[in-house]
Amino acid sequence: MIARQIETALSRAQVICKRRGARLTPVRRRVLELILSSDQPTGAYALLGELQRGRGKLGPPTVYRALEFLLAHKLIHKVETSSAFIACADIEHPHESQFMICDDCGATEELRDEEIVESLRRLGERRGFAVERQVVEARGLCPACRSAQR
Amino acid sequence: MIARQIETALSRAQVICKRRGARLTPVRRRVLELILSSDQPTGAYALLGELQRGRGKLGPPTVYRALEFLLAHKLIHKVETSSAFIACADIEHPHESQFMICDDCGATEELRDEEIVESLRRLGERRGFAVERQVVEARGLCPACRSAQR
DNA sequence: AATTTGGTGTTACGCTATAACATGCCACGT
DNA sequence: ACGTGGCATGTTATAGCGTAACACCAAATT
Ligand SMILES: [Zn+2]
Ligand SMILES: [Zn+2]
Ligand SMILES: [Zn+2]
Ligand SMILES: [Zn+2]
Repeated sequence: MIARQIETALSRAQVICKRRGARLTPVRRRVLELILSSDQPTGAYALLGELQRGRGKLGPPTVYRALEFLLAHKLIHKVETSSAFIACADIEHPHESQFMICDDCGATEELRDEEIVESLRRLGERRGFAVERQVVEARGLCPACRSAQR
Repeated sequence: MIARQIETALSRAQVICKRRGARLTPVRRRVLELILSSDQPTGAYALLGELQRGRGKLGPPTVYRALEFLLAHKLIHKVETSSAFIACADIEHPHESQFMICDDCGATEELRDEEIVESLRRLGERRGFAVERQVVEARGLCPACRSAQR
C-alpha cells in the first residue's frame, strides 16, 4: 500500500475507534501502520523489530498487546496457518473472512464469501455449537507461482 | 476411545500403509496409538512426554517426524488453532474436513461437509488459485459448556 | 562387499506467545 | 490541587511449538 492510502486507512481506523470509545494509541497506531505498509502478512516479531527501530528495545508483550487490540476491533486479521497478521480490507463492516495463501511466495488474499460463512455457522448450529469465530484458510499456489512452475 | 477400538483402528492403519508401500513403524504406530487414545487433540510435546515414558529421553524431531508421516498419509489431522493433532475419523477415505472446537473445554469434533469443501475450492479456482489444503475451523462453545454457562 | 535409502537418535537452536510484576499516565470525583 | 482508580505500556523471565544439521544404524539394492 502506498503512503497516501495508509494515511487514509489510519484516519478511518482512528474514527472507528473514537466512535467506540476505544483508544488508538501511538503504539497501536504504529503497529497498524506497519501492517498496512506490508502487502503480505507480517509476523509479530518482524513487527517488533520495526517498532524497536523507532523506540529502542521493547519486549514481545508490547506488540502482542497492540495486536490483541487491533484484532478485538477487527482492524486486522490473524492468518493462523502463517502465524501472521494482515490488515482488514473493510474495517467499516466487521465480518468473517477467508484467506487464500500461496505456499510458494506467501501471497495472501482476503476473500469474503457469505455462503461459506453461513454454511459453517449453520453446520455448528445444527450440532448445538455456538460459533464465535471462523478460521477458513486455503493453502496452495497463486496464479503467478502456478504458471511459473511449468 | 476404548482399547478394543484402538486396536482395530491401528490394524486398519497398518493395512492402508502396507497397501501404499509405506511403513507404519513402531514409533509411528505408537504415536498414532497415543493420539487415538485421547479423545481431544493432543500437542506434540504431550505426545513426546508419553513416548518417553516407554523409551527414555527422546528429542522433539522424533515425534514431529512421526506426525509428519501420519499427516502425509491422512491418518491424523492437525487442528491449526490448537496446534494439536487428532485422529481422523475415516482413514479409509482421505478427505478435507472441518472442525468445531470449544474454547471452554477444548472438545473438538471433526465434521465433513462437502458443500463447504466445494465452495472453498471453487472460490479459489475462480481466482486462479490452486487449493491444495483447506483449513476450516469454527471456534465457540460446545452444547455442554453452552448450557453450563447459564 | 559396497552403496544407497529410509528411519531414528541427538544436540542445538529459532520462532511464537504469555505470565507476572513494575511503572507511568490520564480522567474523574473530592 | 489532590488522591485514586483504571488503563496502557515497559520489563524480565519463561513456556510452548517447530526445525536444521549431523550421526548412526539397519534393510534393501547393486
Ligand atoms: Zn477483513
Ligand atoms: Zn505465489
Ligand atoms: Zn478425517
Ligand atoms: Zn465445551
